[in-house]
Amino acid sequence: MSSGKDDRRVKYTKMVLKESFIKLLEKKDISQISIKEICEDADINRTTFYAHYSDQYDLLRKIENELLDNIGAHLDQIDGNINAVALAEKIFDYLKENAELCKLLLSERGDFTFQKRVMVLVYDKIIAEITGGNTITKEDAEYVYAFTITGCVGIVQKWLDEDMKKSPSYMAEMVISLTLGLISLLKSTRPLR
Amino acid sequence: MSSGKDDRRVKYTKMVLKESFIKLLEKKDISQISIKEICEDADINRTTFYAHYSDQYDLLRKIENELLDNIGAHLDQIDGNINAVALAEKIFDYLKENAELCKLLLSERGDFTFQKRVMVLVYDKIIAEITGGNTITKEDAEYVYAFTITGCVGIVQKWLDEDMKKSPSYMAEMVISLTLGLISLLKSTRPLR
DNA sequence: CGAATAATCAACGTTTTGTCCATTTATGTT
DNA sequence: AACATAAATGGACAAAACGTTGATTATTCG
Repeated sequence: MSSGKDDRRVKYTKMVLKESFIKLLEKKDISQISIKEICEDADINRTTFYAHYSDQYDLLRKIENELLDNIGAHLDQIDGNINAVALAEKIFDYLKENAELCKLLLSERGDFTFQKRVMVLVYDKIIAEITGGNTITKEDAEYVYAFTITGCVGIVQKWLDEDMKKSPSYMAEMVISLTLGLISLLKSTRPLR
Repeated sequence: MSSGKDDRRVKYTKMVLKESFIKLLEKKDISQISIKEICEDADINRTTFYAHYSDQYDLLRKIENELLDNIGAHLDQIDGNINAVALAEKIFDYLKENAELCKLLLSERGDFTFQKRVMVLVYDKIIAEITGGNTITKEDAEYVYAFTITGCVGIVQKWLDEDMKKSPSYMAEMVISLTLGLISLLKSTRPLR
């Protein structure tokens, strides 16, 4: 996203700013991190910071969007003829491989709105895989959908906070079985009104 | 919590500071709100602010804790011999009655960690009601527990963001049926390992 | 190489912050 | 009603961070 057309110098600047910012984020809350501090750590002039980002929050948003893009790209690489559990497992693998950043952005301390975006991205793919496209629409199951999405956020958070001690395949199986359970629950019940 | 032993002046100061802060929070993010701004709006001297709170975040935390206390007190008032759906309905009623604050603290924009605390408080009571105390322990169902808690956060968020157009009783029924569904799912499946 | 672009540097006024202390005002008690 | 106590105010302070400026230096890309 923000790397294609950039000058080498720009790439370097953005890279070290992100690194320093992430390093600081591991230690304290974003509200306690000043732009001055980030620049000093990265050894980048403050004027240069403002040339790329408006503030810490803007920088964070861009880091988040990059992770989202990467997960999306990762999903697209996966063979379409794979089952839901295997697909979910791939994602857990990816999170584990990128544990440093993911622990920051996806665990308890991270921004929940962003976390939901990640889940929606993944979940929609999984749902498409399970249902082959239809059977269940978001419309008649909006609340169950919301429940599942945020439920998954909670599971991933717990997993990351526990330093991923359960295997990705264990997690994948669990998430999918919960999802399937909720879907069948939805089908068996008369539509609520 | 912070009202019992306080002088009238202190009560007033805290009250207007909270009011102004909440008013500002409805318009912009906490990171964009300065202490100066809060004090000017509340017509309270900045020195006085520092006598009570260390910063905006401290003030927010105290407002959150108060809401939590109030919900807890509300729960305690409820007759013990009530079923789970009715109990959940009471909570949705309460949220609706306090919509202004709840929309701020419990909807999308609010702090997720706090929202989970609210759900845990309510959910543990409901679980106790459903199971009569045992049958299901947190231990063998930690992830399902995490899933349900955060799932409920998502449902409440969605409900608040939609301006509570569904009735509390509708919401209560849904939440409980989802919860029961997950519990039975947990029982019917061989324990994952 | 040379034009273009990026980063640096120093400087600037502005705003917010957090903490003084002396003074005024309100409160709860006797 | 008067008093001692506690709280809020106002002014002032240095320190820090902010955001922008324009001139200068360095690097990159074609």
